[in-house]
Amino acid sequence: MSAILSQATRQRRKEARPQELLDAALALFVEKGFAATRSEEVARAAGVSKGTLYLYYPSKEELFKAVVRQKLSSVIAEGAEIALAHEGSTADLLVQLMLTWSQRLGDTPAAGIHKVMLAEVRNFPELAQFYTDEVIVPADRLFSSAVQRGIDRGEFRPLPVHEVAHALMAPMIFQALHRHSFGACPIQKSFELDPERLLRTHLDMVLHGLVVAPARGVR
Amino acid sequence: MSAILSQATRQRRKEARPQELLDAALALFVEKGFAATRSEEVARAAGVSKGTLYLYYPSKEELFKAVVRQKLSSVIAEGAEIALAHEGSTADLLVQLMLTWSQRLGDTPAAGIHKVMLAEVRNFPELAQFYTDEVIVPADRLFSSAVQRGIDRGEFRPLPVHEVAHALMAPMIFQALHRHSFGACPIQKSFELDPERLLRTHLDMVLHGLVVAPARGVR
Amino acid sequence: MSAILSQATRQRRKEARPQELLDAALALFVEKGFAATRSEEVARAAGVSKGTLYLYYPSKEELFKAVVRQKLSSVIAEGAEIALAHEGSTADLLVQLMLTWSQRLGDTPAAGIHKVMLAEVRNFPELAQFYTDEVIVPADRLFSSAVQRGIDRGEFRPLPVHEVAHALMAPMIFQALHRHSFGACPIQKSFELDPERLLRTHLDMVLHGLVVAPARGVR
Amino acid sequence: MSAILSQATRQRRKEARPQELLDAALALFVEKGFAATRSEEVARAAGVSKGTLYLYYPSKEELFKAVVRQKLSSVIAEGAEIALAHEGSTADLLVQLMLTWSQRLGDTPAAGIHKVMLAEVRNFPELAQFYTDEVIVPADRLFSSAVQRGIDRGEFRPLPVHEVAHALMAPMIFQALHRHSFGACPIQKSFELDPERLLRTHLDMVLHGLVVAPARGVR
DNA sequence: CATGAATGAGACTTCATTCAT
DNA sequence: TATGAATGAAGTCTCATTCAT
Repeated sequence: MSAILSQATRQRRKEARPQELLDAALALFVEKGFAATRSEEVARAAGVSKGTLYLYYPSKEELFKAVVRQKLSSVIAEGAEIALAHEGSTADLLVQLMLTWSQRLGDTPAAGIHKVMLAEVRNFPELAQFYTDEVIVPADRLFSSAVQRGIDRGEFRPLPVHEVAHALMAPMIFQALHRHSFGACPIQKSFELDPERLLRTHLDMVLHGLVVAPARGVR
Repeated sequence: MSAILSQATRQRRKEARPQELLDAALALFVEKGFAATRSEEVARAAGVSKGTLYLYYPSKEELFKAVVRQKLSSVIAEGAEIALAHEGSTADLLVQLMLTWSQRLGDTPAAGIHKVMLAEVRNFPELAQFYTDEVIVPADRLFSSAVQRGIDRGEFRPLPVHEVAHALMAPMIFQALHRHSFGACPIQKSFELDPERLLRTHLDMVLHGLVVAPARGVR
Repeated sequence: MSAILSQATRQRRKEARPQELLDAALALFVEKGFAATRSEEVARAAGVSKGTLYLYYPSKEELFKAVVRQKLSSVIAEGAEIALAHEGSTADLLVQLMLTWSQRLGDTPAAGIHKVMLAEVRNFPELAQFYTDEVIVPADRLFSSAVQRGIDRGEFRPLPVHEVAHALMAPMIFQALHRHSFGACPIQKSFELDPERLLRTHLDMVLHGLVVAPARGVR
Repeated sequence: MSAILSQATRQRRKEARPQELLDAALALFVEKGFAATRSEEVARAAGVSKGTLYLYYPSKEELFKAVVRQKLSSVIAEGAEIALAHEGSTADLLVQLMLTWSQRLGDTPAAGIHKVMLAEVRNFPELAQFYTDEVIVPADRLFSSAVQRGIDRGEFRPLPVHEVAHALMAPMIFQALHRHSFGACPIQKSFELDPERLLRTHLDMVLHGLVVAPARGVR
């Protein structure tokens, strides 16, 4: 009887290991960065020993890649499905895409991965290409397509697609970066941003303009 | 004669030491990050020996603080003066502020300091407060004031001030971050952003809206 | 029915386990050396799991001893029998002994055991006495006896027996060592030795002299 | 005064370091082998700390190469000079070459380097090529040239040059291997070889033949 | 008997910092 | 002041061995 329970426990633990390790790794990578995170620390946070980590991932770099794949690819895929299924106005699509992302990633350590990449990509060239292929390019494609859709359907003014996409994403990403760096520090600030309000303000501003009576053209 | 020249040279070099060290440190910190920059490398880049670096700065952390102090204060002050002297429309003020910053910092390694802070602030807690007080709060004050000015003068719609300020700055900062991380990597990208066009697109969009016939209000 | 077959298969395999493990261990020890051979690799090569290896041999060192015991005794015994049964000239006996050994060991990984011992005996002191008693002394006895026979019968000049024996064996052993070290490496060589020709040349030289018109005595 | 002495000491130590490290490394590599020698052990044997070793040699592999270069290349070069200057009979040249080598290397740990290579060359492919180029090929060239000279001058029978060269060297090398493995172990042997007598016996045998009245041809 | 997940000591190498000169 | 040799703690990864199943 106890043998059965033991086996079940062993089995359950074995199958749970990769997930426990990925969760621990995500949290620590985001907190400390890639290089500053010691592999033993990840192992301990997942409740195993140093050696066990290397049983599942052959190197710290591969562990990081696994984290990226599991934590970000799904979100991007979800966004792509939303875009594909959308039928209403493109402005609504953008609103929905960004709200979805904000909810999926905003409260999750996964949003901090980008901070890590930003900081260490120059020291780990192999990760640079990986992350570009796996995250940056797909995300750009998702938003650029949406913007293009808006222009094609005559909803948006014909501005440069990629640049619009990036300007749209920037405040969200910026906020995620902030949340996992300065935002996580116990410092005295003279002001505080409300994430949701930041997002709505940004969208409002971008979709309808900041200026009361918009005159066309800058300069 | 040569003795006199030598002495003069040496004197000059001796006085220039701190500056040379700060310049070298800035470049390397931005390229590699704080922890990954080796102190010997900084010394060599400044043309001195490892020991000499420690003669001027008692630790790598103090060296980093000195870099932050010297490289960012001037830029922030300059922005404040522009705002103070401005007399035209607030939209113009914003355009001018952002173009100025973009030019001053965009092409300078100093813009990369923010990347370093973002990445490593959680590993060096005492730097957080320092950088917040010295850089983040003043920058927020500068842009928030400008936005408030626009609302007060009836030029802008009455949106939340801080949130608008951050949404305005985000693409610029985001771009500076990018320039010193992914932008500096020799990776294969499927697209390329033009910095100036990104900025203009952002401003155009934000000031005049993305939508052709703006309907007021989101949702 | 299939249950019976399965049981038979299992039984057979179970009994064959030690032999499979010894064969795998020999091959790997000779290829990589004792310390550099991982026990898991041996297990996998034998088609069992790591744990099973430790079921049969309590440690890697004991496994190695078992390999030595099994793989070399037979060869030494065979040489002794040939010598005992020989009736012709002693030169012929030497030729036969060496050709036999060369064929028996030369093409077998067992010849590589000596390489492993040579390399690691100082790190595993207890193996030294064992191998000396089990292999080195018997081999010396075999060849020394043959040389002594040649001298006694007036066939050979009265040179020091052990030294002649070793000078005779040296090229063969040397060649076996070489075969399992440099000879197994994919390196660029400016020349290549033919094993058989090396052996014949050696024998020719040793039995008949290198010099065209031999003058007796060195110096 | 003490300053001068101190400086002298510092200077002397600094210049002596590489030599101390090479000597310590040679002794330990030969005793334990390449992989089993810990770099910290080499450092401690040379009287410095782990880090200091890496100040002089960037890796254990490079340290090993440096040892080979310093300890073996000189001996080979010396042999080449002897061969070049020699004017007497080729038999004498061979005797002289081998006696020189035996004296230079026989009592020196340097003779043990070959043991190390033999054992670990398959695990360190880069070292294989290095050692082949640096030691094996030059040594072969040295002896093969001498043998060729003997044949050209009608002193030697026209046997295969490389094979003769190797058969000549084998007992010497074999003895060196033995000296640094089994010979260094405190084991009970039933016989003992005298190195010099082994060498002379080998030369006598090889140059004049073992058989009293040589019959031409094997078989 | 058999498995293979888990452990943790230990190896190589790096680098901030010190200090004798 | 300036140097750079020296240190040793710390980090990544390996692998013999154990033990629950």
